[in-house]
Amino acid sequence: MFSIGQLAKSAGVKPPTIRYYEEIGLIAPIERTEGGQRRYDHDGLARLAFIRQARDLGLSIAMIRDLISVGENRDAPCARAHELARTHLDLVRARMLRLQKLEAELARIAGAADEGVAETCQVLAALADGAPSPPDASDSGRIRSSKAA
Amino acid sequence: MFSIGQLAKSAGVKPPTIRYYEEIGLIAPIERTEGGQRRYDHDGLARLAFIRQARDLGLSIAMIRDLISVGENRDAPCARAHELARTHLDLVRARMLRLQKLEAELARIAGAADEGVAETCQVLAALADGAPSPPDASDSGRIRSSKAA
DNA sequence: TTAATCTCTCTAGTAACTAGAGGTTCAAGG
DNA sequence: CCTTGAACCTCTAGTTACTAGAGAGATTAA
Repeated sequence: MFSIGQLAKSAGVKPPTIRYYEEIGLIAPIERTEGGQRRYDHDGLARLAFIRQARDLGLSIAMIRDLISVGENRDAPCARAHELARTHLDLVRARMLRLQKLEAELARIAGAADEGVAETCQVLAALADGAPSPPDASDSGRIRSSKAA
Repeated sequence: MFSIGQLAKSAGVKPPTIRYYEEIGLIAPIERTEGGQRRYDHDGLARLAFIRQARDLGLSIAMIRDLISVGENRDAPCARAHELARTHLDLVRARMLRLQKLEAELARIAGAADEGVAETCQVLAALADGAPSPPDASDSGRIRSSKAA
């Protein structure tokens, strides 16, 4: 039997986070003491560890919820879990591409600052570079990177 | 003179986003019409473009605010801008490392699902692997991914 | 002039927590 | 047994960077 604090320490999260997970239906204590305090068993610990691990890997709560229900529903789980992993892998790769571009850009910017003549700082100009085209009726479609990295 | 909609279209954002930027003090219209509608000039457009560009590169609003004030204050700007870019570059590189690990992990997971015997799905087990560090009082530096990717 | 399209403000919602107030319970020591 | 102090409880509100919608007023083209 673990208190919420022990569980929290084991999984490397804070107690409020566990309460939050409970509130959104990810994890529940096996019981409460007479006084109303939460008590967890090893299953609870494992579950929290799983959630934490998945979060640290960058999975969203929604995805974790999905994985958990897949795990509990032993009917046709594997294909679904596989699909989830794949989807997330795609997301991650897209993110990495964006970050790589960003890294190059920032390196350029920092470099510009290094080399720049003291008086004319290039950093801001560098940042402004590659900015959007001026207002123009031909609006077609500007691609927003939306859900930023 | 641009309306908020024209500005939005030019910069690839939605009007509410511009109002939001105004609310938090990033950008303001040069004037309002008699009827109270916002009007912007080319400076406004440039500023919004700058903000958008920086956001797309992953900079936080706080950092952008900093850069803007640096840009407006022509005293000792370059060192500061340089510092900001460097800081952000470090952040980005740390993020990329995490994402690389994540990518490997997910590839492994997806692979496990591919190869897995149909009955024993390895995905969930794979996710649970490499779980948390054991409970430990010296909890000083657990690196939480906090401000997620 | 009229209709269509914008725009206005305001409120509330999103993700994934974190922080704090004010009060209760638990476990250990005397 | 009783007290202390740490841990726990619930609840509200704040964070970041927006997005969505309601209901009303402004602008513009035909």
